[in-house]
Amino acid sequence: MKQPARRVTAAMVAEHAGVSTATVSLVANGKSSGRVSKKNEERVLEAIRELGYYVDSIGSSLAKGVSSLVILVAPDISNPFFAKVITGVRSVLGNDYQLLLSVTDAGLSPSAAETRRLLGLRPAGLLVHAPTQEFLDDLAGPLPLVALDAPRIDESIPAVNMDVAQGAEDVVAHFAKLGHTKAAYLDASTGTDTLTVRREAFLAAAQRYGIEVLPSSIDSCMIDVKVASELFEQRWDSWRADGVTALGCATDNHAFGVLHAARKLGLDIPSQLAVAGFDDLPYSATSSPGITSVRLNATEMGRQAALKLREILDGRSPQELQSTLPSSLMVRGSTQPEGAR
Amino acid sequence: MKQPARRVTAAMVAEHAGVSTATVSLVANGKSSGRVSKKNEERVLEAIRELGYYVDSIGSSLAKGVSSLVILVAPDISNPFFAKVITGVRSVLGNDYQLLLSVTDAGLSPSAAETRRLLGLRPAGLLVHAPTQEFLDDLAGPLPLVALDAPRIDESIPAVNMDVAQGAEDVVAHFAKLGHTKAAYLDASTGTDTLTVRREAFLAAAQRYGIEVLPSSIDSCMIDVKVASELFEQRWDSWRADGVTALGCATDNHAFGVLHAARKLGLDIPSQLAVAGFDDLPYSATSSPGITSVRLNATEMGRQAALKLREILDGRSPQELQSTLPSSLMVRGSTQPEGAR
DNA sequence: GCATATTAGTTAAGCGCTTGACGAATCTGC
DNA sequence: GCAGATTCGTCAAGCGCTTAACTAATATGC
Repeated sequence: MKQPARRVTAAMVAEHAGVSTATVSLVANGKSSGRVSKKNEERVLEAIRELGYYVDSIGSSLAKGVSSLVILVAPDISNPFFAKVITGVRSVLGNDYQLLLSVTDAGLSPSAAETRRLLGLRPAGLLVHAPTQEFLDDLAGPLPLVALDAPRIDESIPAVNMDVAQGAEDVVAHFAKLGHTKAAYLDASTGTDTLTVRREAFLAAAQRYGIEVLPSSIDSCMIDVKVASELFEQRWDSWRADGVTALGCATDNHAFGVLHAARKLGLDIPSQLAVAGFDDLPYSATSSPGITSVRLNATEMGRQAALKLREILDGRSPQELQSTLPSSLMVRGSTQPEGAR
Repeated sequence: MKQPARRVTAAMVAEHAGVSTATVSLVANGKSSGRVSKKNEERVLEAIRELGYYVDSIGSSLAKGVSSLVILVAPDISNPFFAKVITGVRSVLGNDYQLLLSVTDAGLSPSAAETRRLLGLRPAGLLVHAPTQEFLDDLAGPLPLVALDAPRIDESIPAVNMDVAQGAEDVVAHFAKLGHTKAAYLDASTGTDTLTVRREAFLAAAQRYGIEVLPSSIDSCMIDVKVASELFEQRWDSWRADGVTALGCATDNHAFGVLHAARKLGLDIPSQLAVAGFDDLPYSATSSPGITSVRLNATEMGRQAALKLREILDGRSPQELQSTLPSSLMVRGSTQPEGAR
């Protein structure tokens, strides 16, 4: 249905149907019940179809003072895990809101300056992945917002988190049960709280379970398979000298790097070193060995965050401002030989 | 810098600075040279800072008839490869345009209906990943658009593609050199041309190189590691019976699935079956064995597409409407034992 | 010294849509 | 048959911004 270059306006539809633009607006927005007769509604709908009209969100947003956009702000979408979050969000938002992604610089916390410009779009709401408190403060102004994966933000801000503490505890308990007494931790150097929380939870749990983690056994690098691989290659000699037999990784991407380096070094996983990660990426189950990992239900996180946002947009205040999703440990070959389970 | 609930308008800035809104607009848009005196410019800037004003894109877009949004429409962002495209696009767009992602249903071609609604936002331009010709026809209307990874669309539409034909040829040539004479192909069942082209190029090259690919040795499934793994498990017996010793995969994700299934089946890769894929994902280099894969430069594709879009937006018509980026074959352990290279 | 540029700034007309206020017509109930 | 309720529609005032057209003041050329 090719259209002429000139865009179709409500006024054109109105003329075509022999009604006012007010009526067109009412019909186009589905607010016609009790305001528009069946007959006129038909004619307008007909005209809309015939001319190929669709509501101009710009004009509409200006008049309403708000758009139907929900913007998901994310610092890093390279993680496959993120696609699941989106699936979850989309399943809830449906056609009522349009979901748009704003990607800020990879690996960092979202940038407030950049995000503030998006506010000019008058989004109906914001979904923010892994924001820092600072980011949220900078944003200022009371606009509907739900944070995802933001374990350390103000309690007054709606958020959906993962139970990382439980996940870390599970990993450590698993290590303990396998008899490990000295561990290392491969961290990620991003400014996000998500990863800080993982590390701290790991260390705290290790202490409780009597597993020693020497400060020198904590090292961090970018979330990148290759970089993690190189770092581990450098560190392994010293860690081994310290008697390290288990390694916690901030992300499965790190664990992949370690697996790769181990192969190069002729180091056997898990007999010489047990490795566990976080995220349970699709690739983690199928690598060799499979990576023992804390599974986080990303789809559900997206779903619940969107649900919470809708509650806010509908004027209901969510009964639970912040919620935490359970995690579960997927035990695989990187900590325990296949068949030994 | 907390703001009062009421949003800051240009009129408020104008009053604060003692000028008209026209002047504020000029300054805020950097069009002040030759129109506004140094002194007034200073005062306006000062007022903007003081009040925390930022241009309302809604009002601005309505007045200008176009926004500063560039929308990247993508059917599937779960592929890690996609993050690179975004990096490339962002590097070119900078701060002049705001990049927003619209994710349509995973694995499918982008939906025109959904996209048409986004047109109400009056985007400055569209970047569309893997569209079909039908999608583009449905969109209708002359708006700045560049397609990415769309090998089969009308020649009049600006696009940046990958040289998949060369990649497929490289894979086949590699198989031939290793002495394989019978191959299978594991395809993906999405409606995108991208993958159709891969398959056809593979088959055509196979014919040229005298490698037989029985029709029954072509099977397809979703792009999902687990699904691919299961399908391969079912097929392998019959393929082996047919004498298949080499397998082309539509994506590296498929190849991962195959690796996983092979391990389960006790099948040695590459000695019993050589496996190659497309995409060269970050994980492909570090799996065991590493996956031989056609590397596609996603960042560059994003960069060039954005560049082309900018040319169009600036009124220059790109000297080359459609361009094709080279691919290169990364040979790894899944086709050739390590050390044998 | 005067016509012409140049510079600085303002006015006001929209851009396309929504919605509260208002009017007219039709329907109730008694 | 009529007051009051109900139904159907339109009017018109914005929403916040941009920009062509215009005015005014100052600089320039000869």
